[in-house]
Amino acid sequence: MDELNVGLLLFIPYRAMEARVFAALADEGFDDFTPAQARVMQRIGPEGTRMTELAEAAQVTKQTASFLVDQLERSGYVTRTPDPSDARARLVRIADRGRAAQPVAAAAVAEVESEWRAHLGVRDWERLRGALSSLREITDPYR
Amino acid sequence: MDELNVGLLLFIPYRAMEARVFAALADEGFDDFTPAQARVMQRIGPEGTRMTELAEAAQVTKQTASFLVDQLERSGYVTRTPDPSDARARLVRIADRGRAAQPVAAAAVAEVESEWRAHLGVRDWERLRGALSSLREITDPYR
DNA sequence: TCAAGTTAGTTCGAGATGCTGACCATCGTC
DNA sequence: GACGATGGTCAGCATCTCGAACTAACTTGA
Repeated sequence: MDELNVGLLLFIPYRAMEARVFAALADEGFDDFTPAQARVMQRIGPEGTRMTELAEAAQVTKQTASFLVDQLERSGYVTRTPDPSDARARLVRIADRGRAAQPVAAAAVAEVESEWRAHLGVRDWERLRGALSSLREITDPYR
Repeated sequence: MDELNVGLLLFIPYRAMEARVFAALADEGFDDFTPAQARVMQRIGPEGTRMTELAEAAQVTKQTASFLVDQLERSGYVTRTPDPSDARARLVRIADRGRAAQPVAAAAVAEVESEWRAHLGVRDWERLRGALSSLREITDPYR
């Protein structure tokens, strides 16, 4: 059955990647860390990012983003700091534990990517990355 | 920022596809239908599929699959019939309402795919499909 | 300059999702 | 026919997500 729709074809490897990365994180002691939290955390910029921006980027409501950031903050992955330019807003920043988790996650991603690259061949792998990046232009509402 | 990891690059268009398809279904009156249900329902074969197989294919526990099939059955999308070859097992089959929903979903998928094809160009689009199908060989635990 | 509308973020309550554990019925095997 | 394996369900709990309603701070216009 190769007539699976592209939605499912995208979802299957996504799911596989997620499982591998979270297994690796759990192995290294980052066992209190969920996919939902990761989807928000991945969108935090180096200078910190506002709740509202985070919510838009992750495509969840402000409430959900707030809830997930609560958890991330309690676990020490991020901190909330006041935004100097707007007293209503707060900048979410990566905290020490978050910075410690990043290389673990990055290593797991790199491992999976290299397996995929080996399976597809370098040329097709680069094309896949290129096509997905291009698709992002019309499917990522955030940018 | 094009250094997004491939997991996120897969997830973003997946999410976009999902949103479009569910909006189309809701427009046509299939408003009681959730992504989780769809992930199970997509794996039902033409001759019906067992709960256990469904659970494996959708990568959820038997319990979760059972729960989702309950809902699908209550909404009239599927039926459970006895498996003639094993009295313990039950075959989940697409029911009338499920069959009615399929063309609506298929049309929405086709529309999104044609937009993506137009954005990428036919050649790259076919390569993307091919790469994703190939990736499925090593990332779909079911098959 | 200050009232009115907008924007950033939170709290609350509820439904959806998905897990583990415990269980029953049936199958296959020895 | 007894016993372990398999197909499936029920119960209980944690997580994810949303809509509604709210507070505080910003912006705009007369």
